This record gives sequence, structure tokens and C-alpha cells, in this order.
Amino acid sequence: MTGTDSKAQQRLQMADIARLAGVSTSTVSRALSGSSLVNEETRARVIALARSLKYSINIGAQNLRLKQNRTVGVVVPYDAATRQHLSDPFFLSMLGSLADALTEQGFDMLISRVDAETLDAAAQSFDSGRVIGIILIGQWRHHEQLNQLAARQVPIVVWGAQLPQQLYCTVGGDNVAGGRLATEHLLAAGRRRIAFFGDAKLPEVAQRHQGYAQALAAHGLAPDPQLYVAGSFLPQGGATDVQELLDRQLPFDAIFACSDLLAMSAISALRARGVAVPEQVAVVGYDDIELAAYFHPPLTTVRQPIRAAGRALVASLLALVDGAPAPSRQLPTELIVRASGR
Amino acid sequence: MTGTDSKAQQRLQMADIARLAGVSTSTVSRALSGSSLVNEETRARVIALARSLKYSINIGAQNLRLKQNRTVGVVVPYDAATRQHLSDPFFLSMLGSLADALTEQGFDMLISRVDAETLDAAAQSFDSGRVIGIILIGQWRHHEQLNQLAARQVPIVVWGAQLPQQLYCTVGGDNVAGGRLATEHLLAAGRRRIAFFGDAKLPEVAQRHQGYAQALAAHGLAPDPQLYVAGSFLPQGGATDVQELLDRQLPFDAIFACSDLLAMSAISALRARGVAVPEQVAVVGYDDIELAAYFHPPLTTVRQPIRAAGRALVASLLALVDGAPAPSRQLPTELIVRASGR
DNA sequence: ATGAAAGCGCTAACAA
DNA sequence: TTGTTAGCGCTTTCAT
Repeated sequence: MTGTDSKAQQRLQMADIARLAGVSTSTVSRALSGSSLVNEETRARVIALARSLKYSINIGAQNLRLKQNRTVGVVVPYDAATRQHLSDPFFLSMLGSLADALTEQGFDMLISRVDAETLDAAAQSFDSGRVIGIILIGQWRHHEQLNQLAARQVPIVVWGAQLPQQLYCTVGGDNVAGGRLATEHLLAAGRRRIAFFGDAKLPEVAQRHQGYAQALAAHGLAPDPQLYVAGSFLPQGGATDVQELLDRQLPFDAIFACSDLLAMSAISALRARGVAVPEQVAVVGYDDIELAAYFHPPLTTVRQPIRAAGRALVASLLALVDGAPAPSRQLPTELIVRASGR
Repeated sequence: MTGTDSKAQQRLQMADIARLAGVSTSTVSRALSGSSLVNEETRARVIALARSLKYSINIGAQNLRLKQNRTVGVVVPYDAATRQHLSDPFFLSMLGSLADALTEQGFDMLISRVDAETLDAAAQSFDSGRVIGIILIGQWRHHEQLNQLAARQVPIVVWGAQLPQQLYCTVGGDNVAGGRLATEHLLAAGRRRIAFFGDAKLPEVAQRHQGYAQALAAHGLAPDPQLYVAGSFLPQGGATDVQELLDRQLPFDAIFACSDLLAMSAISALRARGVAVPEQVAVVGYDDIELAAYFHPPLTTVRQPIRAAGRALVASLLALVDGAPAPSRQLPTELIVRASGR
């Protein structure tokens, strides 16, 4: 049994309150909604009654009647191939931040997991009127599908990178600057053979790589393709990447990893192989998840402004829903210097 | 403006499909719901039309008419005093696990943040018919309030410890066993002065402490109250706890911390003070969050079966909603031995 | 096999 | 100030 219908639940409804208060449902409705068209005394009586009976208005019916809705859909795509479940702490924190931002604005949050390959399934909750719009975390490489959704007038805001010819609204960190900051820090520490860990097929990573290249160029260096490791977004990603890099038998003295999770698992793998961090290999991560500070060595990383991100995503979505233009936004990133990147 | 009403959105509805197909809405409804009372040819035509127009039934209206609902509320209380936002990776992972379990069962998940002091606000989404029941993560010390909710017939399942005279259903790890496993491991490693980090006012922590005491007793030892630090659930909790413990000027050779987050920040603080882990002080954590394996030293910890937990919480809630009894359950915990606890 | 009509729980004209 | 009535978009008797 899949507990779907509400049985003989006998929920109290407005008509009951009306009967008990000896007024019509209209009056109850008015009293409860704070209309000025009810006698003060009547209102008090109705409200008291409703409260004492713990009556709560049926939102579904109210929404239907009012054609309104205060629910926002939040979609976190998953990769069906790797069956990767929600696990990167950064995405998870983003969820928390969105929950807070939406609550602040009096909106509810409906979470859906959607197969990344069939992203338009994300629109289902909008098409069926469950939500007024969608916030999608994880742009991956689904630019095209997202454009189609936007073209179909689905109010959608995506956490990710701003891309050319983009029809949908994105909110994201300044990835180019982030990549630049991280790399400059490593260069300033005297590192010259800086490996890059991250799949540049993903727009955000591509931009970070661009920043990486810019910083190198400013020092008269060019990115060595041999020092690029696309890796995977799996939890063990860092270990695999380190192994792959070592297999190439090239010297390297630093790693710029595109997520803290990646950086941490990489450091762990390096240590297992007797490589000292940061002495032999300096590492800079990305995201500044909470645990970055407690890691050993404490992780130098590029902070993504997660609370601001949640608020910005919500603000943009609400603008879109109101029919206002919602230009894509880039939030500033900041280098947090700790020990791992020296 | 708070983008709440759906403007001139002109959503396609069943009547439109009916008109376009030249049939009545009854027929469209039947065709779409797979009733046997429609001509095969008509059904095909209607379905094709609906699909080509990307028509999607209005769930709100359907729910109202059918008095059904496939949405489950998930509530994560927050501490208004400390303004602590959703941050412990364990809770966050639980959210992910629940999202997966609910999606698997075809249910949607509505997230609310609720002030821990006024937990009955959690029932709001149930009272108003938004959700068929509630899963609450974070029992804290709100046993009484939870009992009241259950007494009010709100279908609710709580992640936490089973308590005497409990009217609501809990699903949780076996905390006593977990505490025992962790402590035994430390004892086996020759540690005798084992500090306990965690607020025993919280039922789960109290049970872990019980397991801790049991293990000590089995070795003829008694818990030293001086080695108990209630600490806080704030992110920096571990550091504060370590400081407090050091201030007491007592010898100790191990710490059992009631969350990995606590363990990690404690280790970080110990290291900052030049205390070697595990050589001088061995540490065992709790939860086995993903990063525990990458930490240095890799964290010995008690694993909470998070995927099973998500599924169990959902299964119990659906049982409750169906009016079936939902006995509280304890999921087995497992000690994951890594380096920090030696 | 199909349509007309009633009604899910609520709100908002319109009357009174 | 209050009640009556007509729907919101859908499903389901009950006729045909």
C-alpha cells in the first residue's frame, strides 16, 4: 500500500467552523483572511473557535480557488549512469541555504531528484501547477535542455555558469576570478607545475580553467595539458585523479582542485603515497565547505558565497515568476588562505 | 512583489484538450487516467493531442477532487537562539537519502525549516492538507512536543532515539551499541582516560553515553564526570570542547565524539595545540560522513546506515498514513575502523 | 462509449 | 455587515 488517499481522516473544514459559529462560510473565510467586511466581534469569535479546534485552512482548495501558489521547486539532477546520489557537501549546503532563503520569503520548497539526462522532467512539477517555478542546482552539461525549458516559458533559475546564447537565468560564482585567485596564490607560493583537477566539459569548471590559464599566462606560463586531469565527480575522484597524474610520471608541485571534496580526497591519496602537502605538493580547493577549515592541512580554497547564493537564486526566481526580467548574476568569490596552498 | 499568483499564465487545461479533440472533459479525463470506458481510438487521439500540446494535468485540482496527496513533509528544526542553520553534513545527507527514498516511492518532498522551540508549527503543513505526514530529522530534546503531535493524530516519524512513554514513531541507529562499539575500540587500543564529547541532554547522545558507560564498566572502569564535555552543536564545537577539557588540567588519552563534525573540529584543535592524534589522544567519531575517510588521520567512527535510514523513515511514515501500526525501529550501527582511534 | 451535472473546499462578486 | 451563489480544474456518478 502506498498511503496516498486520506482515508476517513475527517478533517475539519470551513463549513464546520461556520456551523459551529452560527455564520456562513463566507463570514468564516472573511474573518480568517482579515477582511474588513466582518464585525469585529464576529471575527474574534470565529478566530477563537477556529484556533481552539485547531482548524487550518485547506491550502489546496485555497490555491485552486485563488490560482495562487507559494511553492518553489528545487531540482537536483542525478547521474543515472553512476547512480550518484546527492552527496557533495557543497550541493547539500546549497539546499540548506535555499531552504532558509525560501522560508524567509514565506515560500515552501519542493525537492525533486531528476535524471540529468532527461532534465525536462524537472518541468513536470511546474507544468502540473505544483510549483510556480524551479531552481536547479547543477548545470552540468545540459545547457541545451535548459535553454529549451526557458524557451517553453518555464520560470527557471540555474546555479551555474553564464554561457553565451543562454535563454535561462543563472546565478553563480565568478568562476574565472576564482580560478585565477587560486592559481595566483599557488604561483605566489613559488609553484610552477600546477595540476588542474576537474572536468572542463562542465561550464563552471571550464571557466575556472580559464582563470587558471589567465593566471599562468600572467607569469609567462602556459597550461600543460599533461597536468590536466578530468577525473570524475565520484567521491573517490581525488584518489583516481592523483593516481592518473602519478602514472604520467611528470613532475608537479601543486594541484588546483575544482571542489573541496576533490581536494580532500586528493590530499588523502597523496598522503597515502607519502607525498607531503603542502611541502611537496600544494593544494587549493574550491567551495570552502565547512569542514575545509578542520582538514589537515587546513584547506586553502575559493569560497563560494553560499548564503548569498541561496538568496540570489530565490530573488531571481521570484522576479521571473512576476514576469520581471531576471538577468544572470555572478557572485564574487574570495580566496580563503589556509595552510594547504603554501 | 512576491510572485505568488500565476498572472495571465494561460495554462492549458483539460477543457482545452476536450474542445480540440471534439470530446467532453469526461472523456479526456478517462482517456488520461487509463479508464476502460473509452474507445481505444479516442483514447489514442486524446493522449496524442495532450502530449503534443505538453498538457499536464493540474495536480492541485486533481488532489482536491480525489482527496489524495503524494507529498511528504520533511522538517529540519533549527535553533533560533543560535540561529544555527542546516549545516551538519550528517543531517544534510539524511535529506539526500530521504529525497532518494521518497522519489523511489513516487512521493514528493516538501521541506520546511521550523523553529525547534515551537515544533508544533511542523504540523502546519499537515493540518493544511499540504502533506500526508511528516518526517522530522532532529529529535533534540522535544520529546514532549512530539508526543503531543502524535496524540493529535499527526502522522509523524522522527529520526532519533526511542524513549520510554513515546507516542510517536522513531527510526534511529542503535545508539547504545554505537557508544559501546566506539568505547570498546578505544579500550582495546589501551586507552583508559576516554573523554566523552556530546550533550547528554539529547536522547541520542544520552544513549551513546550509556553504551560508553557499559563498555567502561565491562573493563571495571567508571565514567569520570570530569571527562564529560557537553559542548555545543555549533560547528566550532569541537574546538570549544577541547579547550574546556584542557582547562580542566586532567590527563586523557582518548575522545569519543558524538558526531564526525565534532570529532574533526576537535582533532583540528588538538593538532593546533601540538597534541598528536592518535598517538597522544585517540579519537572516535560518530556518523561516518563521507569525508571521514579522507580526513587526517582517517576517522574511526560509528557508521549510521543512512540509505537504510531514509528508506525506513519513509516506509514507517507510509504505514502510519495507511493507518497501519508503525513500531519504532532501531537500525544496526557498525564501527568503521580507520587510523584516528588506535 | 460518451456527455451532463454535481461537487471536492474554498473565495468573491452580487444581493440584501 | 452578512448570506447566497457561482465557480477554480478536475473526477465520477448517472443518464443516454
